Amino acid sequence: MKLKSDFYLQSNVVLIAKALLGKTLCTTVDGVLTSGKITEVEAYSGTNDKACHANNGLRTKRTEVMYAQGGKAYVYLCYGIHHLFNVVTNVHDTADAVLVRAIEPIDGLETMQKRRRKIEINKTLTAGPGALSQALGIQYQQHYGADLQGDEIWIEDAPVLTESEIVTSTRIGVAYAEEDALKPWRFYIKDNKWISKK
DNA sequence: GCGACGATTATCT
DNA sequence: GATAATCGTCGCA
Repeated sequence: MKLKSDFYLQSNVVLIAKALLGKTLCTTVDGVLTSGKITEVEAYSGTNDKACHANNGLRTKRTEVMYAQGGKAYVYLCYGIHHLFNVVTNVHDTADAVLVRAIEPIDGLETMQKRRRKIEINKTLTAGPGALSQALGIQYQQHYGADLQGDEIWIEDAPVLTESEIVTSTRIGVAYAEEDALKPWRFYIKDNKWISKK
């Protein structure tokens, strides 16, 4: 069952990030269903978090969708090559988001394999924020601001994992965020092989 | 208008 | 382990 819109409106982005672990991210880009279990996420807060693109109230064309009401997709281009997928959370005018960093493939393996131009299926298929976006066909030009209640990108509900199944660490690639780089806001499923980095 | 750089990854050594 | 790839955004003039 598709996650209800209320889920995305919760005020604590860290709790939402943890709750998203184990749920299923689905897309029907090009008419083909591709999906995977969310195994790794990171939380970004619009307030008091220098690692967030919308930090310090920065409001531009790029960050605008993060200020929208939760339940939308924030997709952006990184290093000019990688499309990174985020889930916008919290109420209107509060710029919180959860970056999905890795998934465990479920549906549409062949399509994902083709999009990734992989001969074999291994963890490089969907473990990593740029990799999973490519596998699911997510592109910033096409999916920036997409409604997660729609039928092109959505998240299927699943039971919330227990604390003992979740590993917590600092976020990846945010050294520029000074003291906020130390925030323990990265979460992944313990003993799961579909993780970008240990 | 211009220049520096990034929430990364594939492909080298 | 190091590095190239590659382009939209942001900050400043």
